[in-house]
Amino acid sequence: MDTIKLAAALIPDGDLLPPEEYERIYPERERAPKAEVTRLAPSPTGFIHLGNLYSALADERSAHTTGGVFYLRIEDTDEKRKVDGAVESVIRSLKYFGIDFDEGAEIASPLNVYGPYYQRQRAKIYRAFVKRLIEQGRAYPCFCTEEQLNAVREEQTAGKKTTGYYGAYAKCRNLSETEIYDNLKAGKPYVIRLKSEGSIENKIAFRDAIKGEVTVTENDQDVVILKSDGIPTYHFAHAVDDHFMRTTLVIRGEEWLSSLPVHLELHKVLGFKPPRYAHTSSLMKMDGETKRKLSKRKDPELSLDYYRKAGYFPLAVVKYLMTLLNSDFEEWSLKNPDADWRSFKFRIEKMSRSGALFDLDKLNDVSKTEISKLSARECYEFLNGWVTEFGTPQDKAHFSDAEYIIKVLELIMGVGGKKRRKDIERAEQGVALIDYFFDDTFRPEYNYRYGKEIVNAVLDGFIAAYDPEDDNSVWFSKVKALAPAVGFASEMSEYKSAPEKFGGNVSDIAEILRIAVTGMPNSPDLCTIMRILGEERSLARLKAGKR
RNA sequence: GGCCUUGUGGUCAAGCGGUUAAGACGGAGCCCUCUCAAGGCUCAAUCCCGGGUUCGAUUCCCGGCAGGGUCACCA
Repeated sequence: MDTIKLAAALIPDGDLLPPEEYERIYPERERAPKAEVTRLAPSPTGFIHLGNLYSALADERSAHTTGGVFYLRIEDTDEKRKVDGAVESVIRSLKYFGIDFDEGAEIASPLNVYGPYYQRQRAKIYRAFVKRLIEQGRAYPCFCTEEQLNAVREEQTAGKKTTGYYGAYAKCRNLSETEIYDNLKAGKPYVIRLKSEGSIENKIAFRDAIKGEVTVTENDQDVVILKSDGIPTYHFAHAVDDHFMRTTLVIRGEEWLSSLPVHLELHKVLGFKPPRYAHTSSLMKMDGETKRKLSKRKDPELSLDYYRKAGYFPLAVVKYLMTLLNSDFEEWSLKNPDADWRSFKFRIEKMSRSGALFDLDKLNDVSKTEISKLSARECYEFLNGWVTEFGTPQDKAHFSDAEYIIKVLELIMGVGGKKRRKDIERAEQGVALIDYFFDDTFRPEYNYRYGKEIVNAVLDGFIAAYDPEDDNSVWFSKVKALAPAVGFASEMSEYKSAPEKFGGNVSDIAEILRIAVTGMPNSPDLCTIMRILGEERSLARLKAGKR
């Protein structure tokens, strides 16, 4: 068989460079020995989910803690997956969570010498290598139709054989020269397959950066490397691109582990040294009794938009993910509460081998802790950002008065102060939390635990004594003074020593006032709340609270 | 089903042959306190099972069992 002639017939492109040329065009990067070159390589659907962010974080940290490079490559070999504006959307989504690329598609950078970063634009490179493989007799055309392939698979399944295109099932592998040219002349569509030399009898010991020693079975499948549209498959593009973009560490989901043998063989046949691989376990969730991988279709919490809409603090999502990535991150954070999270020493090797269940409780805790560290103005900015995008018209109106909101945050939530409350987990809930500071969203339910007489007596008594100038202690002494008239204890100690003698105590008096003023039995410091509301509104609410 | 992979409290997990088996979230309780939140303190709760190897296994080996992944001209 004249493979040179065959290659020219199959890949007739007249403008291909000799493959060796690419070694010169894309030379080894100049980098420190330990510096890692990593990449995020999404398909251009534009849908970036939590799993992508998790993985991107591992990539970004691996590169940037070692002084390396993190770049963006777009795997657009499947036309069907393309969505307009997707690349910008990927970059924007990651930027929202503080992740920036050094190089790559749509990234303005002097480093962009390893591009193009869209696989479709790299067709010539792939085709040059496919052509060389055909010349070397390591790849061949396959004219099998989808129907034929399906029939073979069914036969294999029925006979309990391994499915796929290999060994005796690789029909087109042994096509004669005349058969090939006849098919070509007939205009039959074809793909190019790798002529695998592997055997499933052979095991390969492989070192994964996360999983450690892994044994995989050698590939014996004649996988498709060039699709009938002349575009390579993922497997082939990965080998070529990660080699010529000089990637040192490929971090990807563990669903790729099973195709590792293919990638290893491809590197070998192309004469490339494979990069280091790190296969991450996927994020799981509970589904009834069992765990399962988070799914795009079923789980809204996989979508990054979910966190934006709910108003999670982006840094909190990142920090939570960091704790899943390197579990000692949490301990480090506790010891260094004010340190920039980026100064933590992330290492890919510390990643867990098993898949973590995504824990919203934990995320909520991280989020409220992060938000509590904000200054009142920063907190306002954050909440306002959410309100602008997702808030109701009322929220927007409230937030137009920045000074009032900041005052509320400072005094009530203790934001930015020494006594930090941790009331706000998410912007959505934080915004709702201050609804009672505005008359149009103040919707009291008046669920008093005492009867009309007591409630009215307390309220009237306080109205008579109320002075907006009172400081905290005077205010409280007035609350205490209300107790005896309704048969309540004004001192807690008094009450505790003989609860049966009283109808209630000071805290119950305060509760009645609190329900009238805030509409809720629980709230931050009531005296401060009344001061913020002002005399007029406070009095109006006290009066309206009467039964 | 074949192949690969994982298995420490409810969850995330430290642990690398000898430990009272860390820590965090969540839960329970106490303290503080005008309630709530926060904070402080305390408690409950874990090595999947069975065989080996060993003076000694959560740690090493084998076998089960259970979970996960994958078997495309998708990535």
